[in-house]
Amino acid sequence: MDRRQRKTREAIFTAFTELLSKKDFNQITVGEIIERADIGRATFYSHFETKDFLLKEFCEELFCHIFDTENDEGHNHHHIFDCEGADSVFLHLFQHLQKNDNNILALLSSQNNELFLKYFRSNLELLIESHLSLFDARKSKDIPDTFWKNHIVATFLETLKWWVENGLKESPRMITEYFFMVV
Amino acid sequence: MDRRQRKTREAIFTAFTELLSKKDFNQITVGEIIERADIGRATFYSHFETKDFLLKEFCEELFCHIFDTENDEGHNHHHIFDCEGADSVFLHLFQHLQKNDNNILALLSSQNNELFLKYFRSNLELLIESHLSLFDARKSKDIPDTFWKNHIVATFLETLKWWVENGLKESPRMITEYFFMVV
DNA sequence: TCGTTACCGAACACGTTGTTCGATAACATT
DNA sequence: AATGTTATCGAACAACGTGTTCGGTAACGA
Repeated sequence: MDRRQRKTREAIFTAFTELLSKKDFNQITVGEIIERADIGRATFYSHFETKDFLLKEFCEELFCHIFDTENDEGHNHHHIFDCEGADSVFLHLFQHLQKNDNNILALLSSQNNELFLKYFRSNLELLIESHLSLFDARKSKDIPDTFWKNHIVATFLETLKWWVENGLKESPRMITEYFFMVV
Repeated sequence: MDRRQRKTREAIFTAFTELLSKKDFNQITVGEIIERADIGRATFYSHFETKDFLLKEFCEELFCHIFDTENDEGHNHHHIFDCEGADSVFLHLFQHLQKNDNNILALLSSQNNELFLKYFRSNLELLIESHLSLFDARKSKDIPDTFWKNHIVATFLETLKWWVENGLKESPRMITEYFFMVV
């Protein structure tokens, strides 16, 4: 990829992230993005068909990083799929989110949008599906499977939102415990 | 209130409800509303400052009806605040929602908006706050109160959304049981 | 009957979106 | 270093949505 392209794309993503942490997606204008990214209008539209496609690609890049299923051997940090204990998957996820490399926490705040949460949720669903057995002990036989899965996903998201909105005061380990206590 | 005013207001609300069941709030235009309501543009803006204020008043009217705390003596239907059993409050709420007098269920569907859910949630919070003791038995001492309350509210909403999205196949009583099983 | 008030409808200014096009400069290749 | 390619710029553009204004008309209530 051309260096110019990379720079432009990066500038757009950066500007977009900054704006997203201040405003709702719907009230961010293309004009603001290009002004902050310091690029031409036509350039923006040569990169992204519409503002919605920007969000789409933005989310894909973000969640691809967080929920990456590839093994990145050579690194010594714990990958979220290294299983050491019953709850290590979620503990690692909370730890990873706490570092907030990608400003994902700002995007979770209440004034931010639905579509972002939708992407988050669908990625989370995949992760939880492959670890459903962790919760078998708590599941009553009478509860439909889809209801149960939905409940776990929703509870994780709500736990995370609560954590963020309350200033990340608890440790990842503590939050993981809260999560497992209520689910 | 002038009969003309009432008719106009009603026409706007009706048109708005119909549109909301088809599209996201953000992609409904004032033009569509006034066309469907068959009123003049200036008339719309004499009733509602902006489209957002329309949503605001719309939600207030809706939730005021559903979460009405007044006793309407003389009626023989069960009010949601008549307490007969531990879970009757929520059972009545599910029953009331199932009747769908106000098209509230269509508005809950995924393509509908955030702001609507926000209003729903804040009304639900008030209701649940006054019935928090119902859940005392399930609450671990170590869980912060705000976390616990948030979890119950969120679980109720997710239960309701799951119910709607799966076609209301279960009875209100069954859904109430699911709700109490997971919370 | 009479004064008030809501409605109409057409026009208006304004902001946002997404497109177009020719000129310029950065890029990769040889 | 020379060449052809490609991204960017910037300015203008049409299309659309928003919210306002205003004079004329008709429904309302007393």
